[in-house]
Amino acid sequence: MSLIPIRSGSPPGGETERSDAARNRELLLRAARELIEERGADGLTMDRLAERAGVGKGTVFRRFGSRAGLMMTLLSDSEAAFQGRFMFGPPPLGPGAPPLDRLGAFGAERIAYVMEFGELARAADASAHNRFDVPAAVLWHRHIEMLLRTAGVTADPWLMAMSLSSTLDPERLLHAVRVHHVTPERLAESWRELVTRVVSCPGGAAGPPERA
Amino acid sequence: MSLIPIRSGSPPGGETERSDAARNRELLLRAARELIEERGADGLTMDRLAERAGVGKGTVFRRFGSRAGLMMTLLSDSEAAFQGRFMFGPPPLGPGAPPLDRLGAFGAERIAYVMEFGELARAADASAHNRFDVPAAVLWHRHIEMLLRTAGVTADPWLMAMSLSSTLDPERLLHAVRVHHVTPERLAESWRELVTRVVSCPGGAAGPPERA
DNA sequence: CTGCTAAACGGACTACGGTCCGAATGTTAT
DNA sequence: ATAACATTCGGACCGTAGTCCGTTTAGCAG
Repeated sequence: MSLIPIRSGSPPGGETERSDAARNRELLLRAARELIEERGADGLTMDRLAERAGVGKGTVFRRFGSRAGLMMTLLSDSEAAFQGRFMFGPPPLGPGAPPLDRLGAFGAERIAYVMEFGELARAADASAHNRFDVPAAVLWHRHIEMLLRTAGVTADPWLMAMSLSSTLDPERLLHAVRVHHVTPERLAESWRELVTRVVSCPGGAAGPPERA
Repeated sequence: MSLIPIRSGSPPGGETERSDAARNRELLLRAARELIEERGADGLTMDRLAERAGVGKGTVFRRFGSRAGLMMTLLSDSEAAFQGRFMFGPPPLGPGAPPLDRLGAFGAERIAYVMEFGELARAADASAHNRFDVPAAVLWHRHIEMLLRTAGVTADPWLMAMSLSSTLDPERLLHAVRVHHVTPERLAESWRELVTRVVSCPGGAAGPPERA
């Protein structure tokens, strides 16, 4: 059930882990959760984290690579659960339901996820030039693309999936909710509207469908 | 033809400008363009800029507020031109053409714009928690929303416009082109496909259309 | 020309993410 | 137990965006 590791702090990955490394990893994760609880995700700095955990700053970066990596590690449990649900869970999110229903459910779940872990998700994205190439993002993209193809969308499903993914970007969703007071329900409804139109419509402007 | 100022370095805005301020503004803009020419947008740091222009760092931030503000100022000419074209220019981008055609043209133009000024546009967005509230972004959003309404889209045009805007996000577009080697033409084609489906389709899942 | 004042200046300072490398430590073979 | 070695540790160090405040100066009145 582990699936694609979002950003392994290398717990039991690959080879064995030295005992001090394991101890520090636990120390760091615990300190990170404490700090986030106390001051929010934005209040977590790598210096503070190192100090709180009682380790050197280098150790923090050795473990997690970057601040975004740390955030991903903190999210990995819930992220893995989410992945499990949309890949192997019960319909309509999981397999068994029509693709359109699965797409709708996917967006709704993702929106709920962002509402719950939004700060972390945003911090995990932040400043990475490769935020679209992170394993989890690639997986979502492929999932959406697969559903589009299954639903019979033939017009560049890869780019269409990119467009749909962009709609679910944490930063944008949070902005809509926090600044413009859009309810998550309204977001989900709009998402369903969007995917319905994308899936159920024959492309009008389609010239030569295949190019490269 | 000045339209909404993207991020005024306060050239002749409001009151008069002291002569040394005007001189330094010119110095800074010139130095900024030089540096970008030499080392790219990412190679422009505020320290280097200050040094190159021969002014203090404080002066740079006094003028432009932030790095993103500086980038917006650098873009303001071409941005204003773009705005002029889609608001008052000839069809199909400007008024006179059917909304769907205008939407398609809008995306295509925007994509071309990002291909040309992408680095700057990305830098202008970067790290602003309010990047969606910047005047230019608000204007694009309103424009798309207006076109959707004109085209008869009744299902939450505000959010639908947000989704469509997100597709045109510079960071995403550049990523697709640079990492995945998607051609701008393919991006434009996919955009047309998307807006066609959004506009031409009756909503399927629509329950009660109005809520809040 | 002189003096006054509000505005602009400038660069030291802070906070932060990230890097580096000599020192310390656990693991394993003997 | 000991020695050898790879791994990890730790914190000084760097580059960057952004702030602060004492100093300078443009513009103007007399």
